[in-house]
Parts: sequence; C-alpha cells; structure tokens
Amino acid sequence: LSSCNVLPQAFYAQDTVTVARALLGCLLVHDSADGLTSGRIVETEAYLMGDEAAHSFRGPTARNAVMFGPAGYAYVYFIYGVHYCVNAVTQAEGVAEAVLIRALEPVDGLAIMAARRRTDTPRQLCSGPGKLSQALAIGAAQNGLPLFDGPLRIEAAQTPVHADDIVTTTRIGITRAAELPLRFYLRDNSHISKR
DNA sequence: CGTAAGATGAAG
DNA sequence: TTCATCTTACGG
Repeated sequence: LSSCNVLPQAFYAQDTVTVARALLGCLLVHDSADGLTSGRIVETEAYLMGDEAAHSFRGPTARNAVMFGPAGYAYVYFIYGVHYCVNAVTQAEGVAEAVLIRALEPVDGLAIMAARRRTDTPRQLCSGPGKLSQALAIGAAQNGLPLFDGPLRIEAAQTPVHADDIVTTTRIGITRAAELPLRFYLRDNSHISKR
C-alpha cells in the first residue's frame, strides 16, 4: 500500500536544507476528485529565517501564516496573478522556513496532467513550480493541508538518492539573497525548470 | 486608498 | 523580450 510510505510529520521538523535535499527522489501525490496524479521531486529550493527572499522575512501576514505554523503542512501561494506554487513547511513552529517544490518527473496520471496543462509533452507537464501545481491541481484550497496525511502527500523515495547526484546552485527568479546556494536538483534529470 | 513588485510561464 | 493578471504589502 502506497500510504504506508508517506513521510511522517517529524521528517519536516528538521533543518530546512536537509529537508530540501532529502525531498529529492520522493513522490508528491495529489489524490483529487479528477483522479490521482503524482511525480518524483527532482528540484527544490530552501527558504530560511533571515533570508530576504523568503516570504516570511518581514514577519507573519495572512498570506505566509502557514510558514509560521508547525512543520509538514503545505504552504501554497498565488504569484504573478496566474500561478500557484507549493512548499513544504519545515522546522519547529514559529520558525518560518519552507522548501519550494520546483519540478517533478511525472509518475501517475499523465493523461490527467496533460489535460490540465493542455500539452502532451512530458517535459512540459511539471518542469517548474507553476506548471507542477497546475498539473496536480494544487491551488488555494490546498494551502495549509498536511503533507503527512490526506489527499496531498509526499511519499518516501523508491530508490535512495546518492549525495553525488544532487547539484547545488543559486535560486531562480529572486532578486534579493540571490547568491545563496539553496537550490537543489537531481543531476542530468530532464524535468528540471529553466532559468 | 494607490501602486509597485513578485519564489512564473508562454508567446513573439 | 514582453506580457498576462492579480494579490500582497507598504507608503501616503
């Protein structure tokens, strides 16, 4: 049964860079009314306390409230008037850090994803934070959902990812704290987002 | 209130 | 390179 592979809440309550790296290879699943879609996480970014690029940098607001809560919940936000992006909240309650899930390698429900994304090209389905949210139907209704239980969840990697296969770079699309090495992706994977 | 910028994507 | 599209956050 796949649900016995779900990562426990305690997994998220640790160092955010550790979680960002450990999420690579894991499966993001959304069991929605339209059917089940999932993909292997191949790219992540860490957003930390004291990090000017983090939504939590200027303190709690209505939008970023989930980031200040306990670990293991989905922080979903709307950006550029068009797209949603999904994060996993990490660390202890009050420590507003999170991991942005930036790209997936599609695994289950490719036909559903193709219909939602209006393209059949596998590489176009989940190769970016806005794309994968659309492909898995993750939106405002999913903000605050637990990732360790329920329809939106993350399951452990089928095969372990070796540290040598993780590439570290600077984050994409930010202007402040742009020099920090907080983006992680699986080497040579064809589903990575582009700059 | 007014408004500028934003953890993006697609088209030209 | 430009634009779609709109919420949030911050200043007046």
